[in-house]
Amino acid sequence: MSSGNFKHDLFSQFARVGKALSNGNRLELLEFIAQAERSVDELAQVAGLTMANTSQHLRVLKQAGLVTCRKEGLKVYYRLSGDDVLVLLDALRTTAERHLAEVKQLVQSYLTTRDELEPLARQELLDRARDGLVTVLDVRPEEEYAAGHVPGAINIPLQDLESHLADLDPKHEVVAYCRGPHCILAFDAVAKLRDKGFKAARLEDGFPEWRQAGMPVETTH
Amino acid sequence: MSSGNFKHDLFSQFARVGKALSNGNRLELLEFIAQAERSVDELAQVAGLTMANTSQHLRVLKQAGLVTCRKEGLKVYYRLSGDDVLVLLDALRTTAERHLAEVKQLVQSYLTTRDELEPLARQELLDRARDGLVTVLDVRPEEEYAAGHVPGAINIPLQDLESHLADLDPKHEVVAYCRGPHCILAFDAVAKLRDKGFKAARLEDGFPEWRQAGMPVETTH
DNA sequence: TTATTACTCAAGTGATTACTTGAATAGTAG
DNA sequence: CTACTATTCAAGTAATCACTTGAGTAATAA
Repeated sequence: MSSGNFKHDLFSQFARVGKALSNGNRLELLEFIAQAERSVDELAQVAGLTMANTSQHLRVLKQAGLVTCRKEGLKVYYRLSGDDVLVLLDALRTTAERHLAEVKQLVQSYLTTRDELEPLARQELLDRARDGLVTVLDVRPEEEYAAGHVPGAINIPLQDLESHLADLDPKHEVVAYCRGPHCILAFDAVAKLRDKGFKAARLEDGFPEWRQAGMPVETTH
Repeated sequence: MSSGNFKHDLFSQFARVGKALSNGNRLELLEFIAQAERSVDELAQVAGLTMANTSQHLRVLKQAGLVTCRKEGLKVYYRLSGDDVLVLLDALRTTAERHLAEVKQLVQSYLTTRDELEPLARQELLDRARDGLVTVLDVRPEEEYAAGHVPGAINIPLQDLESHLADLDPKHEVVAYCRGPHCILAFDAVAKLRDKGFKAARLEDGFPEWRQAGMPVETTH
Protein backbone atom coordinates (compact mmCIF):
# COMPACT_ATOMS: atom_id res chain seq x y z
CA MET A 1 0.00 0.00 0.00
CA SER A 2 2.18 2.80 1.38
CA SER A 3 2.75 4.98 -1.74
CA GLY A 4 3.87 7.74 0.59
CA ASN A 5 7.04 7.83 -1.46
CA PHE A 6 5.20 8.19 -4.72
CA LYS A 7 3.26 11.11 -3.36
CA HIS A 8 6.33 12.69 -1.86
CA ASP A 9 8.38 12.23 -5.01
CA LEU A 10 5.62 13.63 -7.16
CA PHE A 11 5.24 16.80 -5.10
CA SER A 12 9.01 17.21 -5.07
CA GLN A 13 8.99 17.17 -8.84
CA PHE A 14 6.22 19.76 -8.97
CA ALA A 15 8.22 21.85 -6.54
CA ARG A 16 11.10 21.91 -9.02
CA VAL A 17 8.90 23.93 -11.33
CA GLY A 18 7.88 26.13 -8.41
CA LYS A 19 11.53 26.68 -7.53
CA ALA A 20 12.24 27.84 -11.05
CA LEU A 21 9.54 30.49 -10.56
CA SER A 22 10.76 31.53 -7.14
CA ASN A 23 13.26 34.15 -8.22
CA GLY A 24 12.49 37.57 -9.66
CA ASN A 25 15.39 37.58 -12.09
CA ARG A 26 14.37 34.21 -13.46
CA LEU A 27 10.82 35.44 -13.97
CA GLU A 28 12.15 38.46 -15.80
CA LEU A 29 14.22 36.19 -18.04
CA LEU A 30 11.20 33.98 -18.66
CA GLU A 31 9.01 36.93 -19.64
CA PHE A 32 11.66 38.05 -22.07
CA ILE A 33 12.08 34.58 -23.52
CA ALA A 34 8.30 34.41 -23.86
CA GLN A 35 8.52 37.04 -26.62
CA ALA A 36 10.92 35.25 -28.90
CA GLU A 37 14.03 33.10 -28.93
CA ARG A 38 16.82 34.85 -27.06
CA SER A 39 20.56 34.42 -26.81
CA VAL A 40 22.22 34.34 -23.41
CA ASP A 41 23.90 37.72 -23.71
CA GLU A 42 20.71 39.41 -24.87
CA LEU A 43 19.08 38.02 -21.76
CA ALA A 44 21.98 38.99 -19.53
CA GLN A 45 21.88 42.54 -20.84
CA VAL A 46 18.16 43.10 -20.49
CA ALA A 47 18.03 41.67 -16.99
CA GLY A 48 21.20 43.42 -15.91
CA LEU A 49 22.94 40.22 -14.86
CA THR A 50 26.37 38.80 -15.56
CA MET A 51 26.71 36.16 -18.23
CA ALA A 52 27.64 33.47 -15.72
CA ASN A 53 24.70 34.29 -13.48
CA THR A 54 22.30 34.39 -16.41
CA SER A 55 23.62 31.08 -17.64
CA GLN A 56 22.97 29.53 -14.24
CA HIS A 57 19.42 30.87 -14.08
CA LEU A 58 18.79 29.50 -17.55
CA ARG A 59 20.07 26.14 -16.45
CA VAL A 60 17.54 26.12 -13.62
CA LEU A 61 14.73 27.04 -16.01
CA LYS A 62 15.87 24.33 -18.40
CA GLN A 63 16.04 21.68 -15.70
CA ALA A 64 12.55 22.62 -14.61
CA GLY A 65 11.40 21.99 -18.17
CA LEU A 66 10.27 25.57 -18.75
CA VAL A 67 12.70 26.43 -21.55
CA THR A 68 14.68 24.61 -24.19
CA CYS A 69 17.70 25.78 -26.11
CA ARG A 70 19.52 25.20 -29.35
CA LYS A 71 23.03 26.13 -30.34
CA GLU A 72 23.66 28.01 -33.55
CA GLY A 73 27.26 28.96 -34.20
CA LEU A 74 28.65 30.60 -31.11
CA LYS A 75 25.29 31.52 -29.68
CA VAL A 76 22.81 29.51 -27.66
CA TYR A 77 19.17 30.48 -28.15
CA TYR A 78 16.59 29.84 -25.45
CA ARG A 79 12.85 29.65 -25.92
CA LEU A 80 9.82 28.50 -23.92
CA SER A 81 9.31 24.78 -24.10
CA GLY A 82 5.58 25.10 -24.79
CA ASP A 83 2.44 27.21 -24.65
CA ASP A 84 1.55 25.70 -21.31
CA VAL A 85 4.42 27.71 -19.86
CA LEU A 86 2.67 30.89 -21.02
CA VAL A 87 -0.47 29.68 -19.29
CA LEU A 88 1.54 29.05 -16.15
CA LEU A 89 3.13 32.50 -16.23
CA ASP A 90 -0.25 34.08 -16.76
CA ALA A 91 -1.73 32.16 -13.84
CA LEU A 92 1.15 33.30 -11.67
CA ARG A 93 0.67 36.95 -12.61
CA THR A 94 -3.08 36.72 -12.18
CA THR A 95 -2.85 35.18 -8.74
CA ALA A 96 -0.22 37.67 -7.65
CA GLU A 97 -2.30 40.59 -8.86
CA ARG A 98 -5.52 39.39 -7.29
CA HIS A 99 -4.22 38.51 -3.90
CA LEU A 100 -1.11 40.53 -3.21
CA ALA A 101 -1.95 44.00 -2.07
CA GLU A 102 1.64 45.01 -2.83
CA VAL A 103 1.30 44.21 -6.51
CA LYS A 104 -2.02 46.00 -6.78
CA GLN A 105 -0.54 49.05 -5.16
CA LEU A 106 2.60 48.94 -7.27
CA VAL A 107 0.68 48.70 -10.52
CA GLN A 108 -1.86 51.21 -9.31
CA SER A 109 0.64 53.88 -8.37
CA TYR A 110 2.57 53.33 -11.58
CA LEU A 111 -0.55 53.52 -13.69
CA THR A 112 -1.84 56.69 -12.14
CA THR A 113 1.41 58.54 -12.53
CA ARG A 114 2.14 57.27 -16.01
CA ASP A 115 -1.11 56.49 -17.71
CA GLU A 116 -4.31 58.23 -16.81
CA LEU A 117 -6.16 56.62 -19.66
CA GLU A 118 -7.65 53.20 -19.16
CA PRO A 119 -5.99 50.40 -21.10
CA LEU A 120 -7.83 49.29 -24.22
CA ALA A 121 -9.29 45.82 -24.67
CA ARG A 122 -8.08 43.61 -27.52
CA GLN A 123 -11.28 43.40 -29.53
CA GLU A 124 -11.94 47.10 -29.10
CA LEU A 125 -8.49 47.81 -30.52
CA LEU A 126 -9.13 45.62 -33.57
CA ASP A 127 -12.48 47.35 -34.18
CA ARG A 128 -11.09 50.85 -33.91
CA ALA A 129 -8.04 49.97 -35.98
CA ARG A 130 -10.23 48.51 -38.75
CA ASP A 131 -12.24 51.73 -38.82
CA GLY A 132 -9.03 53.74 -39.13
CA LEU A 133 -9.66 55.50 -35.87
CA VAL A 134 -6.42 54.57 -34.13
CA THR A 135 -2.75 54.11 -34.84
CA VAL A 136 -1.47 50.89 -33.31
CA LEU A 137 2.08 51.31 -32.06
CA ASP A 138 4.45 48.45 -31.27
CA VAL A 139 7.24 49.82 -29.08
CA ARG A 140 9.26 46.61 -28.84
CA PRO A 141 12.67 46.19 -30.48
CA GLU A 142 12.68 45.54 -34.20
CA GLU A 143 13.43 41.81 -33.95
CA GLU A 144 10.49 41.18 -31.69
CA TYR A 145 8.23 43.11 -34.01
CA ALA A 146 9.48 41.09 -36.95
CA ALA A 147 8.79 37.83 -35.13
CA GLY A 148 5.12 38.70 -34.95
CA HIS A 149 2.93 41.73 -34.25
CA VAL A 150 -0.63 43.01 -34.16
CA PRO A 151 -1.93 43.43 -37.74
CA GLY A 152 -1.44 46.97 -39.00
CA ALA A 153 0.77 47.97 -36.11
CA ILE A 154 3.73 50.20 -36.87
CA ASN A 155 7.00 49.58 -35.07
CA ILE A 156 8.87 52.35 -33.29
CA PRO A 157 11.13 51.00 -30.54
CA LEU A 158 10.85 53.13 -27.44
CA GLN A 159 14.28 54.69 -27.75
CA ASP A 160 13.47 55.88 -31.29
CA LEU A 161 10.07 57.27 -30.40
CA GLU A 162 11.17 60.87 -29.89
CA SER A 163 12.79 61.13 -33.31
CA HIS A 164 9.90 59.45 -35.11
CA LEU A 165 7.01 61.47 -33.76
CA ALA A 166 6.51 62.95 -37.25
CA ASP A 167 5.48 59.49 -38.49
CA LEU A 168 2.43 59.62 -36.28
CA ASP A 169 -0.82 61.33 -37.18
CA PRO A 170 -1.68 63.73 -34.35
CA LYS A 171 -5.37 63.40 -35.21
CA HIS A 172 -5.40 59.67 -34.48
CA GLU A 173 -5.41 58.20 -31.07
CA VAL A 174 -2.31 56.05 -30.52
CA VAL A 175 -2.53 52.68 -28.80
CA ALA A 176 0.79 51.33 -27.60
CA TYR A 177 1.63 47.78 -26.60
CA CYS A 178 4.71 45.78 -25.78
CA ARG A 179 5.53 42.51 -24.08
CA GLY A 180 2.87 41.97 -21.52
CA PRO A 181 0.60 43.50 -18.93
CA HIS A 182 3.57 44.43 -16.79
CA CYS A 183 6.04 45.41 -19.44
CA ILE A 184 7.05 48.99 -18.82
CA LEU A 185 7.78 49.93 -22.44
CA ALA A 186 4.17 50.77 -23.23
CA PHE A 187 3.76 52.77 -20.03
CA ASP A 188 6.77 54.87 -20.93
CA ALA A 189 5.64 55.28 -24.52
CA VAL A 190 2.19 56.47 -23.49
CA ALA A 191 3.72 58.89 -21.03
CA LYS A 192 6.00 60.32 -23.72
CA LEU A 193 3.24 60.61 -26.31
CA ARG A 194 0.83 62.29 -23.97
CA ASP A 195 3.63 64.64 -23.02
CA LYS A 196 3.90 65.64 -26.70
CA GLY A 197 0.17 66.27 -26.99
CA PHE A 198 -0.90 62.97 -28.53
CA LYS A 199 -3.95 61.13 -27.34
CA ALA A 200 -2.44 57.84 -26.24
CA ALA A 201 -3.51 54.67 -24.44
CA ARG A 202 -2.11 51.26 -23.63
CA LEU A 203 -3.39 47.93 -24.88
CA GLU A 204 -4.73 46.01 -21.89
CA ASP A 205 -1.86 43.58 -22.10
CA GLY A 206 0.96 42.68 -24.46
CA PHE A 207 1.73 40.74 -27.59
CA PRO A 208 2.14 37.26 -26.09
CA GLU A 209 -1.34 37.54 -24.59
CA TRP A 210 -2.65 38.79 -27.93
CA ARG A 211 -1.24 35.78 -29.72
CA GLN A 212 -2.39 33.48 -26.92
CA ALA A 213 -5.95 34.77 -27.23
CA GLY A 214 -6.02 33.60 -30.82
CA MET A 215 -6.09 37.13 -32.29
CA PRO A 216 -4.64 37.60 -35.78
CA VAL A 217 -0.87 37.98 -36.04
CA GLU A 218 1.22 39.53 -38.80
CA THR A 219 4.91 38.80 -39.38
CA THR A 220 7.58 40.64 -41.33
CA HIS A 221 9.14 38.52 -44.04
CA MET B 1 12.10 57.23 -17.26
CA SER B 2 14.14 54.61 -15.43
CA SER B 3 11.39 52.40 -13.91
CA GLY B 4 13.98 49.70 -13.41
CA ASN B 5 12.86 49.64 -9.83
CA PHE B 6 9.23 49.22 -10.73
CA LYS B 7 10.05 46.29 -12.94
CA HIS B 8 12.35 44.79 -10.36
CA ASP B 9 9.83 45.23 -7.55
CA LEU B 10 7.07 43.75 -9.64
CA PHE B 11 9.01 40.60 -10.51
CA SER B 12 10.05 40.26 -6.89
CA GLN B 13 6.40 40.25 -5.90
CA PHE B 14 5.60 37.62 -8.51
CA ALA B 15 8.51 35.60 -7.21
CA ARG B 16 6.89 35.57 -3.77
CA VAL B 17 4.10 33.45 -5.24
CA GLY B 18 6.67 31.27 -6.97
CA LYS B 19 8.52 30.82 -3.68
CA ALA B 20 5.33 29.62 -2.04
CA LEU B 21 5.16 26.93 -4.74
CA SER B 22 8.80 25.97 -4.45
CA ASN B 23 8.49 23.37 -1.69
CA GLY B 24 6.96 19.92 -2.01
CA ASN B 25 5.40 19.93 1.43
CA ARG B 26 3.73 23.25 0.77
CA LEU B 27 2.33 21.95 -2.51
CA GLU B 28 0.96 18.92 -0.70
CA LEU B 29 -0.70 21.19 1.86
CA LEU B 30 -2.13 23.33 -0.92
CA GLU B 31 -3.60 20.33 -2.73
CA PHE B 32 -5.22 19.21 0.48
CA ILE B 33 -6.59 22.67 1.23
CA ALA B 34 -7.92 22.77 -2.33
CA GLN B 35 -10.45 20.09 -1.37
CA ALA B 36 -12.07 21.90 1.53
CA GLU B 37 -11.30 24.10 4.49
CA ARG B 38 -8.72 22.43 6.71
CA SER B 39 -7.51 22.93 10.25
CA VAL B 40 -3.79 23.11 10.95
CA ASP B 41 -3.54 19.77 12.71
CA GLU B 42 -5.48 17.97 9.97
CA LEU B 43 -2.94 19.37 7.54
CA ALA B 44 0.00 18.52 9.76
CA GLN B 45 -1.21 14.95 10.08
CA VAL B 46 -1.85 14.31 6.42
CA ALA B 47 1.45 15.82 5.33
CA GLY B 48 3.38 14.14 8.13
CA LEU B 49 4.80 17.40 9.47
CA THR B 50 5.00 18.87 12.95
CA MET B 51 2.45 21.47 13.94
CA ALA B 52 5.06 24.22 14.11
CA ASN B 53 6.45 23.39 10.71
CA THR B 54 2.98 23.18 9.17
CA SER B 55 2.09 26.50 10.72
CA GLN B 56 5.15 28.09 9.17
CA HIS B 57 4.39 26.69 5.74
CA LEU B 58 0.85 27.97 6.03
CA ARG B 59 2.17 31.40 6.93
CA VAL B 60 4.24 31.41 3.73
CA LEU B 61 1.20 30.40 1.68
CA LYS B 62 -0.87 33.09 3.36
CA GLN B 63 1.72 35.79 2.79
CA ALA B 64 1.88 34.79 -0.86
CA GLY B 65 -1.87 35.35 -1.05
CA LEU B 66 -2.66 31.74 -1.91
CA VAL B 67 -4.70 30.87 1.18
CA THR B 68 -6.77 32.69 3.76
CA CYS B 69 -7.79 31.54 7.20
CA ARG B 70 -10.45 32.07 9.82
CA LYS B 71 -10.47 31.18 13.47
CA GLU B 72 -13.38 29.26 14.94
CA GLY B 73 -13.04 28.35 18.60
CA LEU B 74 -9.68 26.76 19.12
CA LYS B 75 -9.14 25.83 15.51
CA VAL B 76 -7.86 27.83 12.59
CA TYR B 77 -9.26 26.81 9.21
CA TYR B 78 -7.35 27.46 6.01
CA ARG B 79 -8.80 27.58 2.52
CA LEU B 80 -7.69 28.71 -0.94
CA SER B 81 -8.08 32.43 -1.44
CA GLY B 82 -9.73 32.01 -4.85
CA ASP B 83 -10.38 29.85 -7.89
CA ASP B 84 -7.43 31.39 -9.65
CA VAL B 85 -5.22 29.45 -7.23
CA LEU B 86 -6.74 26.22 -8.56
CA VAL B 87 -5.93 27.41 -12.06
CA LEU B 88 -2.37 28.13 -10.97
CA LEU B 89 -1.95 24.70 -9.38
CA ASP B 90 -3.34 23.06 -12.46
CA ALA B 91 -0.96 24.99 -14.70
CA LEU B 92 1.92 23.94 -12.49
CA ARG B 93 0.95 20.26 -12.64
CA THR B 94 0.37 20.43 -16.38
CA THR B 95 3.72 22.02 -17.08
CA ALA B 96 5.51 19.61 -14.79
CA GLU B 97 3.85 16.63 -16.44
CA ARG B 98 4.50 17.78 -19.98
CA HIS B 99 8.10 18.74 -19.61
CA LEU B 100 9.61 16.80 -16.76
CA ALA B 101 10.57 13.31 -17.81
CA GLU B 102 10.79 12.38 -14.15
CA VAL B 103 7.12 13.12 -13.54
CA LYS B 104 6.05 11.28 -16.66
CA GLN B 105 8.01 8.27 -15.59
CA LEU B 106 6.77 8.41 -12.02
CA VAL B 107 3.12 8.62 -13.02
CA GLN B 108 3.64 6.10 -15.77
CA SER B 109 5.22 3.47 -13.57
CA TYR B 110 2.64 4.03 -10.91
CA LEU B 111 -0.21 3.80 -13.38
CA THR B 112 0.98 0.63 -14.98
CA THR B 113 1.47 -1.18 -11.71
CA ARG B 114 -1.72 0.06 -10.12
CA ASP B 115 -4.22 0.81 -12.81
CA GLU B 116 -4.14 -0.87 -16.16
CA LEU B 117 -7.40 0.70 -17.20
CA GLU B 118 -7.38 4.12 -18.77
CA PRO B 119 -8.86 6.89 -16.65
CA LEU B 120 -12.38 7.93 -17.60
CA ALA B 121 -13.29 11.38 -18.91
CA ARG B 122 -15.75 13.55 -17.00
CA GLN B 123 -18.54 13.74 -19.52
CA GLU B 124 -18.25 10.03 -20.26
CA LEU B 125 -18.67 9.32 -16.57
CA LEU B 126 -21.82 11.46 -16.35
CA ASP B 127 -23.28 9.72 -19.40
CA ARG B 128 -22.60 6.23 -18.15
CA ALA B 129 -23.77 7.09 -14.64
CA ARG B 130 -27.03 8.51 -15.97
CA ASP B 131 -27.61 5.29 -17.90
CA GLY B 132 -27.03 3.29 -14.72
CA LEU B 133 -24.04 1.56 -16.21
CA VAL B 134 -21.49 2.51 -13.56
CA THR B 135 -21.20 2.96 -9.84
CA VAL B 136 -19.42 6.21 -9.04
CA LEU B 137 -17.26 5.84 -5.97
CA ASP B 138 -15.91 8.72 -3.90
CA VAL B 139 -13.03 7.40 -1.80
CA ARG B 140 -12.29 10.62 0.06
CA PRO B 141 -12.97 11.02 3.79
CA GLU B 142 -16.56 11.65 4.81
CA GLU B 143 -16.17 15.39 5.45
CA GLU B 144 -14.78 16.01 2.01
CA TYR B 145 -17.59 14.04 0.46
CA ALA B 146 -20.13 16.05 2.46
CA ALA B 147 -18.58 19.33 1.29
CA GLY B 148 -19.40 18.42 -2.30
CA HIS B 149 -19.27 15.41 -4.58
CA VAL B 150 -20.13 14.10 -8.02
CA PRO B 151 -23.91 13.62 -8.32
CA GLY B 152 -24.96 10.07 -7.51
CA ALA B 153 -21.55 9.10 -6.15
CA ILE B 154 -21.45 6.90 -3.09
CA ASN B 155 -18.86 7.54 -0.43
CA ILE B 156 -16.60 4.83 0.92
CA PRO B 157 -13.36 6.22 2.34
CA LEU B 158 -10.42 4.13 1.24
CA GLN B 159 -9.77 2.59 4.65
CA ASP B 160 -13.40 1.35 4.82
CA LEU B 161 -13.42 -0.06 1.32
CA GLU B 162 -12.57 -3.63 2.23
CA SER B 163 -15.43 -3.92 4.73
CA HIS B 164 -17.98 -2.29 2.43
CA LEU B 165 -17.42 -4.31 -0.70
CA ALA B 166 -20.88 -5.83 -0.26
CA ASP B 167 -22.41 -2.38 -0.93
CA LEU B 168 -21.09 -2.50 -4.46
CA ASP B 169 -22.82 -4.25 -7.32
CA PRO B 170 -20.29 -6.62 -8.93
CA LYS B 171 -22.12 -6.33 -12.24
CA HIS B 172 -21.48 -2.59 -12.47
CA GLU B 173 -18.22 -1.07 -13.42
CA VAL B 174 -16.88 1.08 -10.59
CA VAL B 175 -15.34 4.49 -11.29
CA ALA B 176 -13.33 5.87 -8.41
CA TYR B 177 -12.18 9.44 -7.88
CA CYS B 178 -10.57 11.46 -5.14
CA ARG B 179 -8.77 14.76 -4.81
CA GLY B 180 -7.03 15.31 -8.05
CA PRO B 181 -5.14 13.80 -10.94
CA HIS B 182 -2.26 12.89 -8.66
CA CYS B 183 -4.13 11.91 -5.56
CA ILE B 184 -3.21 8.36 -4.75
CA LEU B 185 -6.49 7.39 -3.08
CA ALA B 186 -8.20 6.50 -6.33
CA PHE B 187 -5.20 4.56 -7.57
CA ASP B 188 -5.22 2.46 -4.43
CA ALA B 189 -8.98 1.99 -4.56
CA VAL B 190 -8.90 0.79 -8.14
CA ALA B 191 -6.07 -1.58 -7.31
CA LYS B 192 -8.01 -3.03 -4.40
CA LEU B 193 -11.27 -3.38 -6.35
CA ARG B 194 -9.65 -5.05 -9.31
CA ASP B 195 -7.93 -7.33 -6.85
CA LYS B 196 -11.39 -8.39 -5.60
CA GLY B 197 -12.67 -9.05 -9.10
CA PHE B 198 -14.48 -5.78 -9.75
CA LYS B 199 -14.19 -3.95 -13.01
CA ALA B 200 -12.78 -0.63 -11.86
CA ALA B 201 -11.39 2.57 -13.38
CA ARG B 202 -10.28 5.98 -12.25
CA LEU B 203 -11.90 9.28 -13.16
CA GLU B 204 -9.41 11.22 -15.29
CA ASP B 205 -8.85 13.65 -12.46
CA GLY B 206 -10.37 14.55 -9.11
CA PHE B 207 -13.20 16.47 -7.53
CA PRO B 208 -11.68 19.98 -7.55
CA GLU B 209 -11.18 19.68 -11.30
CA TRP B 210 -14.73 18.39 -11.68
CA ARG B 211 -16.12 21.40 -9.83
CA GLN B 212 -13.78 23.72 -11.70
CA ALA B 213 -15.03 22.39 -15.05
CA GLY B 214 -18.54 23.51 -14.13
CA MET B 215 -19.90 19.98 -13.81
CA PRO B 216 -22.88 19.45 -11.47
CA VAL B 217 -22.11 19.09 -7.77
CA GLU B 218 -24.15 17.53 -5.00
CA THR B 219 -23.73 18.27 -1.29
CA THR B 220 -24.87 16.45 1.82
CA HIS B 221 -27.10 18.53 4.04
C1' DT C 1 -8.56 28.96 39.27
C1' DT C 2 -5.71 25.41 36.65
C1' DA C 3 -5.42 22.30 32.77
C1' DT C 4 -5.85 21.26 28.06
C1' DT C 5 -6.10 22.05 23.21
C1' DA C 6 -4.83 24.25 18.87
C1' DC C 7 -1.92 27.08 17.23
C1' DT C 8 1.89 30.64 16.66
C1' DC C 9 6.38 32.66 17.67
C1' DA C 10 11.46 32.76 18.29
C1' DA C 11 15.96 30.94 18.25
C1' DG C 12 19.17 27.76 16.43
C1' DT C 13 21.23 24.44 12.91
C1' DG C 14 22.39 22.32 8.59
C1' DA C 15 21.20 22.65 3.77
C1' DT C 16 20.32 25.26 -0.24
C1' DT C 17 20.43 29.49 -3.10
C1' DA C 18 22.09 33.68 -5.55
C1' DC C 19 25.74 35.75 -7.00
C1' DT C 20 30.84 36.62 -7.94
C1' DT C 21 35.24 35.48 -9.76
C1' DG C 22 38.25 33.10 -12.61
C1' DA C 23 39.14 29.22 -15.48
C1' DA C 24 37.56 25.91 -19.18
C1' DT C 25 35.25 24.73 -23.57
C1' DA C 26 33.46 25.16 -28.16
C1' DG C 27 32.88 27.42 -32.33
C1' DT C 28 34.56 31.10 -35.60
C1' DA C 29 37.89 34.29 -37.91
C1' DG C 30 42.31 35.49 -39.47
C1' DC D 1 48.18 27.79 -35.68
C1' DT D 2 46.51 31.94 -32.56
C1' DA D 3 43.01 35.19 -31.19
C1' DC D 4 38.44 36.09 -30.11
C1' DT D 5 33.58 35.42 -28.74
C1' DA D 6 29.70 33.19 -26.47
C1' DT D 7 28.81 30.25 -23.17
C1' DT D 8 29.44 27.00 -19.36
C1' DC D 9 31.78 25.16 -15.29
C1' DA D 10 33.76 25.26 -10.60
C1' DA D 11 34.78 27.19 -6.26
C1' DG D 12 33.75 30.37 -2.69
C1' DT D 13 30.72 33.50 0.21
C1' DA D 14 26.79 35.67 2.20
C1' DA D 15 21.95 35.20 2.50
C1' DT D 16 17.94 32.54 2.80
C1' DC D 17 15.27 28.27 3.77
C1' DA D 18 13.39 24.01 6.06
C1' DC D 19 13.00 22.03 10.00
C1' DT D 20 13.50 21.30 15.16
C1' DT D 21 12.91 22.57 19.89
C1' DG D 22 10.88 24.95 23.42
C1' DA D 23 8.29 28.78 24.96
C1' DG D 24 4.13 31.81 24.43
C1' DT D 25 -0.89 32.77 23.46
C1' DA D 26 -5.56 32.43 22.92
C1' DA D 27 -9.98 29.76 23.64
C1' DT D 28 -12.31 26.18 26.01
C1' DA D 29 -13.07 22.69 29.86
C1' DA D 30 -12.92 21.15 34.51
